Amino acid sequence: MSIQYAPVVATSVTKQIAEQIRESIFDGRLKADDRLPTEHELADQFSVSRPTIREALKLLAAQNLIRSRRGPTGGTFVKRPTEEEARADLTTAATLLVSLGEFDLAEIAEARHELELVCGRLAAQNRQPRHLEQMAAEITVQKDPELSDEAFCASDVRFHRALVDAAGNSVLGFVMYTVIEALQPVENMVIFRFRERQKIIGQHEKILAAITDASIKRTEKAITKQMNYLRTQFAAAQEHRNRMTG
Amino acid sequence: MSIQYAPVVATSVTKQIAEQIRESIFDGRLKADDRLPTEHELADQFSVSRPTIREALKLLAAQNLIRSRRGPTGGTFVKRPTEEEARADLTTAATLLVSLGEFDLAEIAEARHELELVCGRLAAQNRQPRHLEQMAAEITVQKDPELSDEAFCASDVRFHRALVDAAGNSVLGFVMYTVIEALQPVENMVIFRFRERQKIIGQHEKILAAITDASIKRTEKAITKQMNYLRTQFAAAQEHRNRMTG
DNA sequence: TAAACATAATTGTCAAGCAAATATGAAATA
DNA sequence: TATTTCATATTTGCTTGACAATTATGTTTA
Repeated sequence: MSIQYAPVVATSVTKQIAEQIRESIFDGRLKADDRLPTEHELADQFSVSRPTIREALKLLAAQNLIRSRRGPTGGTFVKRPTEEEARADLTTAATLLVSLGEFDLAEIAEARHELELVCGRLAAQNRQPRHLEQMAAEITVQKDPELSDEAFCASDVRFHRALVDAAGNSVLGFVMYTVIEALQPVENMVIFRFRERQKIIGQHEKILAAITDASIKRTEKAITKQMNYLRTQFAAAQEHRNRMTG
Repeated sequence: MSIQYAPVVATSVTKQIAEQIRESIFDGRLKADDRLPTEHELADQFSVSRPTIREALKLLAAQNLIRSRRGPTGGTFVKRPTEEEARADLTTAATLLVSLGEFDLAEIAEARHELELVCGRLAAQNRQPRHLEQMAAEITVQKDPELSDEAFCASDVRFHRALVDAAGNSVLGFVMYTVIEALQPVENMVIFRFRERQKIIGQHEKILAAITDASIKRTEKAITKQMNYLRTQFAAAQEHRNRMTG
């Protein structure tokens, strides 16, 4: 690697070393699949013992930034996470946040509504045939009366993801994927509690039709209708929860 | 703690131990602020050496699940991440994603535009005096000609955060904070390159005025104006980058 | 030619102990 | 007596040196 490191100064040596290596990964000095020096060499370079180096490497390993292999061609390698892994990390972090932060269900519903409206407007403008097909396919799936609740929820997620994809903005897509995913436990609760599938399917059909016709107004109206429905269900679930706890 | 652990079987002992402790945290056997046995005791319980235990603990420490303190009343404690830390993790994950996902600057600008519009509309409805004061204060800061570029950028971030806060939706807030933060490197580049501070300040003043008057239409207009400006700057930066690389 | 084997390199783990921090209680001092 | 100072015990942080496990490479052997 032959990168010059600044001398370690204070707090935890382990953390500082981890931080320096992390930085050299993020600023590009170390690229994906680059091999780090051996633990022994790192220990020499940082003037610490091998166990200390190993602890630092474990800090990075926990964040999926490196991987190690034994043997002559082994060693420690930089492992830039794939987009998928990075997105999984993002979802994990978001889910944790949702589980901690006591988000008001009403706020969740409002945020979801507004974000979905944005996606809907863009989708009405940018949708490609494949998005319409995907949404139609999910509606077909949802009509199957044999479908389990879990499968229905999963299809619901896929429908809304297709809508997000149709918006044709990957940044917005990542945001929405994360929000949809993080709020899924709550939404599942609603779907499991009030199994009004027909209503949901009908709403999906109207959304799809509006987007197919590239009508922004109708898309907004259809999405608002579904989101308002979700909102009432959230409120009911909230009230039910309050009765249980209070 | 007095929890019975299953004997370790295969792969990396370190990882397995970390996994077992992680599980006992997540399934509630270990609660927040519970103290784990000393490293020496853990080493005995798992029949491994202390360095191995320490590596396992580092894996958990990297995920903010534990914290350690030296001294007689010290030890290793279960640490439920604070909301702030969880949000920091979220931002880190998002930043990583932005850094590897090749997001089109135009898409970034569009997403930012749409999201900020949502916040602006809600802010015009829900803003409290403290939000207006915060935004006004940041504009004052930005007018200081002595201000460094870094400080100007930081104030810009705070202005937009105040706008987000004014929307009064914490879910949307988290999303926006993350997006703003993750896209900051790109935005900084724009501000550093084209130092048209006066223009930006003027746009901020119009946004603030519109929100103060609770005018959704004017808020939309003002935000769109600033976002379109950002968009042109992104495009210029994009073109410049293309010339450099092409 | 191909299979078995030794070899070397590298991470994984162990052992015992010293260093640093820090709460607690005892001793010295005002 | 009240307060400060100091010794002490406890726990993590880190060191040193070594052995075990894994695995690519080259060498020997059938």
